[in-house]
Amino acid sequence: MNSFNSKNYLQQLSIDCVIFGYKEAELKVLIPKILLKKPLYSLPGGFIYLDESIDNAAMRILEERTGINDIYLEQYHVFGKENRINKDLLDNMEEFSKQMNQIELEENGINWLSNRFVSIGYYALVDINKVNPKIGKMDESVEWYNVKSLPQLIMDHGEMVEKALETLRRNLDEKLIGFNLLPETFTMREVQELYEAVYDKPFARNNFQKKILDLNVLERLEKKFTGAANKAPYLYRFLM
Amino acid sequence: MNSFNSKNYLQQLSIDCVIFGYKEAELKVLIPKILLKKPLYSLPGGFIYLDESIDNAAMRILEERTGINDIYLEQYHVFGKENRINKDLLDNMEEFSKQMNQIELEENGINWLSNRFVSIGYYALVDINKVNPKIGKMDESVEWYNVKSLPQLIMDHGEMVEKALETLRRNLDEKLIGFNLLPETFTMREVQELYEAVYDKPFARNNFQKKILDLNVLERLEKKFTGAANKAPYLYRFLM
DNA sequence: AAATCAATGTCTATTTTTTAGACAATAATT
DNA sequence: AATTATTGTCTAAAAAATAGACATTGATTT
Repeated sequence: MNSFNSKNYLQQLSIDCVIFGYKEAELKVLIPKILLKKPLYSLPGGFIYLDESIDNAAMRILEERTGINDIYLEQYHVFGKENRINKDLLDNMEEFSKQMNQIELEENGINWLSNRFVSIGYYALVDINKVNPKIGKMDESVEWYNVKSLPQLIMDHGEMVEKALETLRRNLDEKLIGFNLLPETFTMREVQELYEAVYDKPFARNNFQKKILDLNVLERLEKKFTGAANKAPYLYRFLM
Repeated sequence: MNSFNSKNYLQQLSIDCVIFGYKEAELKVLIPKILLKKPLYSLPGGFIYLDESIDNAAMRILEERTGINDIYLEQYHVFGKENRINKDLLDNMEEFSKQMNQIELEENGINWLSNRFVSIGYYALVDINKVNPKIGKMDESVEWYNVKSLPQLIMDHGEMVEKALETLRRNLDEKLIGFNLLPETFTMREVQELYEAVYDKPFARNNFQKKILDLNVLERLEKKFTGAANKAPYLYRFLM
């Protein structure tokens, strides 16, 4: 039995996750789609148990909604405008209600969802190849979207992504978190393309390589023979 | 009538403020003292009305508890450990209850206060000379303490101050917020002493002056004749 | 009134870091 | 063997940060 009861949660406080991935030189965000007549795109989010830390709640929610676990996850901002209400859901409450009853949503839970919520934003970085997002209970699908061309998101979720991207940019250098987006081994060019995707601007190859190597966090491995008509690049591994 | 009713607020969500001031070359924090047998030192905090933005709540709470308004105030971290309960208050609940009834605290309000709370931390910078902290309803006094020698604070409020100081240090340069701590006009030495108090380390006078002036946010005014046996320094005013 | 003192304002030299330019090395193709 | 497209690395130039030096100045002392 999987009954949802709002009484188990802290009231009117939620968590939403912005999950960044990287593939084909593009920075992506993972967006579940809620199946309704008019489909809703909403960040993976959820609620906090009465006796659960918010960091734990964020990890659990992410796991429940997408199957992703054991990754870099950080609180970055609280969104708490006075009228922060899920209007898109309210407009489709009847249909959503039917939908949800299949997963044992109680009557008062429905009403509860149309309350005003303060939401804590977390952001996460994952290697898309290492992760196989599953479809959450109330979702039709989960998809990676280029951060530059997201679908219309509900409520202030667009703003939440924007602010998460700002935070990512501020922290990429300082905290060396970027390597979370890459596979186990990678070439220097791939690191550079990642940085260029995040900052949406080009870097000079020679100086970029020097800067990254001077961090002393990469181990140089064997060369990677791509079959291309040029010198083979080294592979690297992140050491932390 | 000033009746406190927990039903008016978002449940189990609070706001606490770390208010930095600067005086006599020391970085200070404003700490109210709650009058009980064993006095409790607690950051000025409070709760969020059901239809009030969190930023507004922070400003209102600060005003109610200390009389301070119209200042730089910024959200910096959420504190949400699973067992975040005001034990110090619980231990003195009987005495506190009596105390509070004088200001019309309802019965269920008392119990409510001993719940687990998630707290949003805000920090603020004020010119101590411009501000005259009043004593809040439930406080015995409010005092400025050197950030390096605070009294024992309740719960995780010590940690909250620490994290606020980290944030202040990260933002001082970038956001030019330091001048909020100084009076209308000030000398370059005063700016330097402020920076030294915040970072707890010395700066080279010649280069510090160059760096600050190169920001192009200061207007140079007349000289300040102190009566000391040396060249009189210029006064400056912050332009933003 | 001249010498002294303590702190200020500013300049220059030095060092370090960042940025730009250049070129040899190399793996596959022609 | 020559060509091609990248890669790895070196050096020069520019910019920024740091350190050292000194003349200025307002009051005090002699």
